[in-house]
Amino acid sequence: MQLFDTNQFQQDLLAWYRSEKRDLPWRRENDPYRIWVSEIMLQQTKVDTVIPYYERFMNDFPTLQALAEAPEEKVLKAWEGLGYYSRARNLHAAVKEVQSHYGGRVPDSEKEIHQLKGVGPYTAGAVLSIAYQVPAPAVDGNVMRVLSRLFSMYDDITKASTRKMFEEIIRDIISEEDPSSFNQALMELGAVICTPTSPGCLLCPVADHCRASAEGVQELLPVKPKKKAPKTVHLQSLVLSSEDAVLVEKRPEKGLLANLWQFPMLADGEPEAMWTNYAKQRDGTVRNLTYVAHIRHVFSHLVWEIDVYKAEGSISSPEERQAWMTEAQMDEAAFPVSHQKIREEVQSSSSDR
DNA sequence: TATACGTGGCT
DNA sequence: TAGCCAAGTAT
Repeated sequence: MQLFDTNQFQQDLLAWYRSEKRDLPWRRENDPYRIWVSEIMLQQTKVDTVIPYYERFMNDFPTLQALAEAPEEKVLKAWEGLGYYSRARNLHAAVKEVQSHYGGRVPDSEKEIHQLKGVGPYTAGAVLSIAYQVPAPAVDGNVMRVLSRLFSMYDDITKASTRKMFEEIIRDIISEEDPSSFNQALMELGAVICTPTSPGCLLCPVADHCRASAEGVQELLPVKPKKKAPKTVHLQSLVLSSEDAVLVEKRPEKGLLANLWQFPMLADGEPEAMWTNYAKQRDGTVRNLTYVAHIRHVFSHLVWEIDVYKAEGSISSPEERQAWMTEAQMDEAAFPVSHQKIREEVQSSSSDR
């Protein structure tokens, strides 16, 4: 059996990366703020999905200062549809922290950057290595898949202890001359060659170094237990119109879809009684209650089954976080995809009559 | 350590 | 279709 040749591995990996790397927007930048934003957006999100959001975000908030000074509603609107919205709120809070506590300069030490909201072990290493050429590990799902195969390791990659072990391995084999390219090359390899299913070992620049490939077990790795089925919740939502406005409410500031807007939503029940009572409690009325459509929205851990209704009416005593919005105002507010679907269903239900 | 936290694309 | 997967973090 032969030992792993770190120098040769680095050379083969980096040569491949320098000639084959994709031309991505954030690879044209060296601004730590911009690298940071890209890394937050890329968490659990595909490159192709991120690119248009990144371009718009950089247009809206070109500098750390611009983001720090922006109202949260604008930031959430820019994030609308990207998912994991706490990323946006944490990034916003962290940028304000950098502005006030670090004079606007993104910190370059592991300890300081890791203390920022939304910056975990992966993002800390990614920003430090890519923006500052600090030889810190940036171990994401790609890297764990690549390393599992490279060394034919059957450790469960969903465990934090496994990630830490991989971080130590990276500290041993990272290129000190170009940590940025080394970390990105490992991720790039995982994204385009060493894919979860049907990895392209014949095209792999480091196949000669790969134990799983030699053993023919690459399809068995990495080891990752399957997750359980999401729970289903049955709901009703009401699009209540008055003149040219619609009743909407801002979701709670913590938890699922925090601080995003939605149409009033209740646990499933008898529609007429439920919404009549809903209006009555707020000194209002509903009339012409009409069923519109059924919508299924699948989250990673939850399924919403929503019966959508529309009605006309009024509410004299709206709650603290409720508001009447025109179509134009709704265009400026951030709604989750589930409620964008509802809005579309109601619009098409009224237009085809 | 286990679970909450979004969305869209692919098999 | 149902399940899986993606440049993870917070609690």
